[in-house]
Amino acid sequence: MAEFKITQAQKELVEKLGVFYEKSGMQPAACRVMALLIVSDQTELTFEEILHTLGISKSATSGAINLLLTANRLEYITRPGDRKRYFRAKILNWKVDMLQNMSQMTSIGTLLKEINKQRPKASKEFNNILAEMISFLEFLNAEIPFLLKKWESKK
Amino acid sequence: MAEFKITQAQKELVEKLGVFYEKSGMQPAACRVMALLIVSDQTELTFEEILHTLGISKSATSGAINLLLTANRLEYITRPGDRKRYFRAKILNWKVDMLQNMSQMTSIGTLLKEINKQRPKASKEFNNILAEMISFLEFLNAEIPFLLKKWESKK
DNA sequence: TATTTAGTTCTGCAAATTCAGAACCAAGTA
DNA sequence: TACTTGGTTCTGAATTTGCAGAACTAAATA
Repeated sequence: MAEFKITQAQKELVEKLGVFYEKSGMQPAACRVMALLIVSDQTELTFEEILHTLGISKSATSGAINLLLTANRLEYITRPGDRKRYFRAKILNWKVDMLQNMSQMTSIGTLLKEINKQRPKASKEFNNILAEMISFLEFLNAEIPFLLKKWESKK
Repeated sequence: MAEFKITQAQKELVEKLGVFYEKSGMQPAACRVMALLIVSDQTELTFEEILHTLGISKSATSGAINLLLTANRLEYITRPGDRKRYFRAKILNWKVDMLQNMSQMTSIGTLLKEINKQRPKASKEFNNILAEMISFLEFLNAEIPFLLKKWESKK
């Protein structure tokens, strides 16, 4: 067993980042795994290293890893003549993630439209606000690609 | 008891929007209350109307309403000589909400910076990606006000 | 063939969440 | 003073979640 260790300071960062991820509704163990792979000096860790460093059970580790793999937050590489998988955070496509994240935020737009359609003409002020929100969400959605471009060119 | 009712279609919209709100981690009952106040023809509903329309208990209604009040998602008005409170969704400041929402998203930037500081110089590629994310989040945060302005002027 | 490795799957418990029901309370009304 | 109204607060029960532990498996190795 390779003796992989992280410092106290790193442990604290794992917890902090873990809690941040928890806000998105993911289960604690999976959040710790994600956080560990970001904070750790080594960017590629094995099942055993994750399990030992976080002090969680095999089943929890297995569950967390598979959750993250299907959520496309993790990937792994293998090495010739080595049965272990080396997991790493899939942050290379953070741009895609962020765009998805934002368009997910704007996904309420569709629902709001549906709601606005059935609202009575009477409640004008309220309807107008809804319409404004929808309009802004649409605008935002359209604007995101340009934002990315603008940032790229500014670097 | 005023006989306030919503249609089947509206009930379905309340559920849909309710589920959407649930994704943000709020408890189901509170999400239904929010959704009802958006979908309903009447924009101001009493405790009793909410309770009856959603078919939930007094305690659940009380809990949900107070949760939403402290979360600043709801407000209420009163009428002279009427002890009832009339609750309504606080969507008027959706712009503020959305900005908060976005800056909350960018709040991970601070944490990422902290993490990047402690990362070893060795893992260069990984560190560069982190640095890029941080840079983009900062850019985004700075850009949001301009986005709002741009949208306002386009209307 | 037995053993090790790298996990997966199943069972079940412990904790947390969520809500209903009932008791309660304070202000206004009869 | 008793009753009604518009809630709040306090159990407790039903789910749901999250994970440990143990048994299991498939591939590689001895």
